[in-house]
Amino acid sequence: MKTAEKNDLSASLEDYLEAIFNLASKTDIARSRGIAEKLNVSKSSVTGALRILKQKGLINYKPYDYVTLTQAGKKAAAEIVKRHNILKSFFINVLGLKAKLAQSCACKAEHILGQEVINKLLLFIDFVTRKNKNGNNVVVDFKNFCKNEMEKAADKTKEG
Amino acid sequence: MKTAEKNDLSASLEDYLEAIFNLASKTDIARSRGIAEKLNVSKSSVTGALRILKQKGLINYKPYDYVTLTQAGKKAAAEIVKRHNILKSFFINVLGLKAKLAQSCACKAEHILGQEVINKLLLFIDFVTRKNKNGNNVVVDFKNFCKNEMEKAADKTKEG
DNA sequence: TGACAAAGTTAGGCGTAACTAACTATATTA
DNA sequence: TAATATAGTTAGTTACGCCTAACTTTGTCA
Repeated sequence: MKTAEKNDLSASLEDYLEAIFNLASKTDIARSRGIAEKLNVSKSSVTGALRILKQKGLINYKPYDYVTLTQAGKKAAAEIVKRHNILKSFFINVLGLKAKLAQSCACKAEHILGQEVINKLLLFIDFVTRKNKNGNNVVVDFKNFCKNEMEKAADKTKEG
Repeated sequence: MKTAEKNDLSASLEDYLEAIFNLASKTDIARSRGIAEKLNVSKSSVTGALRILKQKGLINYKPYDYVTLTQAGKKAAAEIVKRHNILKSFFINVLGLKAKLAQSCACKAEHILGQEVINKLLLFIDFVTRKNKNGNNVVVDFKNFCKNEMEKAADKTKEG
């Protein structure tokens, strides 16, 4: 079976869907203005995107009305958000990036990695953040490793 | 003053530059046709890209002639190729993806992650593929972990 | 209730990146 | 060296994703 319909969302449309999902998390509805603000695009760009998402059966929407996600939309959005969070978690908790950088990297990367890679990544995050016999874990070890490498680099610089 | 010229390459232009770099690795030159084939685009698309790359000072190029990289072009291309290889290495050697999938993921991802993240990733690959006290390393441990998880999942499926 | 502000849409335009089709230049070879 | 095959370019089109400006709808409140 092909689940293709929602898979052939462009990166941009995925962003819109994700924004709607996040905005609707409390009140179940989203408004054009909020979406435009969240994504830093113009209101007219939002209108265009809403038309396409509606046409794809992912949102309920009528001109001049608010937006809600359909069941299919919720599923697709949840998938995108899941990816985003997995990547963000990898960047923060494994690589040790600052939250802001991790956020922006996740935003950019979440559209291009497929199910298989994302699942593997999730498994990997799970694995490396577990404690090993020493009570430490890979992440902690990596942090120390980074520290050492930085110091080495600093020494080298000093030497010339 | 803007040193931006070569930095603000689009993902697409980076692909062209990378292709030229790879094609030119042996003979120092690349031809339009080869680029078109490597990237699976039409000859006319290549012509368009070459004009822009020339205009940005990254390639030497005259209509109906072959293409070579300028010094700036070599530098920029090497950077892109480096990213590609780091990502591919991560996907293959850390996450354990098949070479083909790793290749395609690297292609898609290499344009969006900046210097800082790529460097961190490189450090991480280095760290995680080193041997630890047990003679094993994180990668081997992760492989076993994956195997166990797969078996767990299989058991669950059997139980219903 | 009707004027006004805010929210939303429409129309038209721009840049990028691709395409096809038709043309031009170069190379081969008989 | 002229015919032809191959390589490369130009012109024109399409799709996407964004924009601004002008318009319409909706909601509010004096």
